[in-house]
Amino acid sequence: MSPKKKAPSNRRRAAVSIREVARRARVSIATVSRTVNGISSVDPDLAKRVWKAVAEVGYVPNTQARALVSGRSRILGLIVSEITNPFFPELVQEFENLAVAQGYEVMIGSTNYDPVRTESLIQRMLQRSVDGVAVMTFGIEEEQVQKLVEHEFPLVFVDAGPELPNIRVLKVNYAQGIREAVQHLAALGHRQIAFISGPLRMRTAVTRRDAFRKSMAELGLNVPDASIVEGDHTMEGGKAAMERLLALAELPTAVICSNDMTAIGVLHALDETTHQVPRDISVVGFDDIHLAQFMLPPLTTVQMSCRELAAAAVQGLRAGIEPNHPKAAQREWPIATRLVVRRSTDFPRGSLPARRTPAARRRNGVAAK
Amino acid sequence: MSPKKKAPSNRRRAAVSIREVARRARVSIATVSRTVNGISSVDPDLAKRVWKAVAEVGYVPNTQARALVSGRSRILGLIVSEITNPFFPELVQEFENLAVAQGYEVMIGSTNYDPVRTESLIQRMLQRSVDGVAVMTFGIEEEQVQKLVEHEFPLVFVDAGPELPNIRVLKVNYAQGIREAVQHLAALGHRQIAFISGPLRMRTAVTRRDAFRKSMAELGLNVPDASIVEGDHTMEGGKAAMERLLALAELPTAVICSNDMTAIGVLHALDETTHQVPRDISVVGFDDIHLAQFMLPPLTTVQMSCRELAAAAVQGLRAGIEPNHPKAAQREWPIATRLVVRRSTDFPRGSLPARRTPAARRRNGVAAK
DNA sequence: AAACGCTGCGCAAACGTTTTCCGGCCTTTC
DNA sequence: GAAAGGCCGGAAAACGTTTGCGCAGCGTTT
Repeated sequence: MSPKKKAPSNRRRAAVSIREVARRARVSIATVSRTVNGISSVDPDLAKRVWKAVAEVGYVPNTQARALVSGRSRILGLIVSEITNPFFPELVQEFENLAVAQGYEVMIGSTNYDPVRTESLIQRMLQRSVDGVAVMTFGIEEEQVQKLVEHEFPLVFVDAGPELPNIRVLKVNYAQGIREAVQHLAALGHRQIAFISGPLRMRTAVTRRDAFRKSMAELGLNVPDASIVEGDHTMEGGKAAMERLLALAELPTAVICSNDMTAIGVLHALDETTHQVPRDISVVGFDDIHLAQFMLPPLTTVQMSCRELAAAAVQGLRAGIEPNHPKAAQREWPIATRLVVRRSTDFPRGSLPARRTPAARRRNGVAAK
Repeated sequence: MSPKKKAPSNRRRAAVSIREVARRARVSIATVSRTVNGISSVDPDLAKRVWKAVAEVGYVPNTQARALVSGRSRILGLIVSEITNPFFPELVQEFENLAVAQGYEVMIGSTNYDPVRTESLIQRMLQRSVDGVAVMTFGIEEEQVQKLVEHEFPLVFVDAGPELPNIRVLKVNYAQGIREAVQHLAALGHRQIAFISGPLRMRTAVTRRDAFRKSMAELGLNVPDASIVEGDHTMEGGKAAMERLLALAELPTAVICSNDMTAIGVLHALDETTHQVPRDISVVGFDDIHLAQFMLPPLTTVQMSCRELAAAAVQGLRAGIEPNHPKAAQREWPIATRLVVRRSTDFPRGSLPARRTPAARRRNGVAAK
């Protein structure tokens, strides 16, 4: 209509720019930039004028331009294995909350254990020039790591990672929680305790399994090879693994699983038999996902706190990104694990026949209370 | 060390730029840009030179610069209610796969039903200048919508949304699947069917409940007010709602839930009583999350396909973003729902006493087979 | 043979910031 | 009272792209 302005062009929308604010506050764009970025050298009166103008015109700094010139995107990459595994959304949630609270955006990607997909994911993160990446996959192909490492931006790994200056590692203390689990079962009277591991190509799966072996050995309990079977950290895998255990000549009285999804699969497998949990077989999970307490019966499990993990990851990344961060030199960040006892564990069947636990009573259809 | 170049500066890393490629291919940067963006007017020979140079120096276009000048970030916003509700990761996964395959990145955010959080989320999306936003929360505060709408970029809503040119709506056919569920139960002999809704401030919860009422009315089945209770789409809510139903004078023989998480809560509540599923009470969920088939017993549920939803959302957004997209004019995108029968539904207890279903037998500790 | 149109490449102007450098003013000190 | 120094704000140069515009070269038409 009115020809006074330049043609509106076909661009998206004339977002209000720093210039508009500067004009309105009668200062230079440099001053606006400084004010908005909280640089203290700007005069309070001017700052007030600037903020007023900002509010009036509804100015929002253009992130792209900002990133372009400063070289920092204020985006953190977060790589997980499988977003559909309930453990990870919980982690993502915590990570995102913390990152956003600290002024960062999050770019999420799940590898689905697929190297090609991972490759593309890393590529995309590079392309968006994230400021750092947290690789929370609990094991990633050596080759992929290399790719990330050579671009030398801040990285956080879980369990293990290359010994390089801007790489930080979240050291999960698996031994602690798993020992508690084994001792809990042993205290209840279990002697034949089986273990369903994660996929053994994953470093973390091996670590967890070894922690189990060690804890058993500490108590002088024997672990026949047959009672350690490999799962894949999915419900399907847990179900299949349990079916293999059920085929054994001598059944275990308790099963510890490398994660909660596996444990859910185990419950499912047992539901298709006459064995009841925990009456005939006790089951222990790992992770303590929210769902664990809603299983039937609620799952005894080793808790690995998402919040702790996420907090350490975000802090670790910031330590690498921001110059003179207080914990810049800290390479290893410890993460604790602890047992949470619920109703999927109980005395082994034969041990105390006279005593019936509440959980067992319920399962047999006798009204509780 | 060597003073020939300018100081390396404290910037992140000297990413190889389009200029380097241009020099190497002995063309202008404009030609490189055109080649990389697949603009056909460039001579095949030159293009080959350019691609060679790109490969040699490992050129990756700088997304920020690209977005800055073109005004398009190639990022799609995806707003969900709760990333920790298993339905959403599945949706996110599908959405992301499709978006990435079509050259877009995804920025995810969950509202957690918190207006403040939602506000900030929208703000952040604006700031990152996403090309469009899919609001897959199944109900969002009117006020928030307004905020999004006024910035007039392409939007996709579920169920309902303002009648505006670049807004598209995914019309989920709740009636279809819920009718199938009601008819399935009725066919088994159920007459007292209860319904646990979502939080009624959510439009979608009301819609689903009304679909239930309508389907019941079609069959001439009575629905007393007391047998429709409000849940909140969480396990906790489902459990609490079922406990309210259990306090009723006349117990329903079947319960349909507004989503699967609610149904899981229901199973949990029933597990704490003497009622068994499906022997005493049949349970139907909604969504068909992956977990549904791993419940004990596996959940009969109404499937709403994540893939379908995600595909429609991505297409809908692209239709709004890209000029002359084939389906640019299509405002409503239909989404089907269908019943998936598993083992949480069966004949009502009294109806055929002689007949015991496999599921019931298992539950009573009699070996199947 | 000349003129016209078309194709395809290069030049250079944006895009909206951050950040360096420089100059001016005010304060302080001798 | 003058010089020196410090502080604060503005001008302008990047950052790495996309894209409008003009121009050269070539083929076709009159």
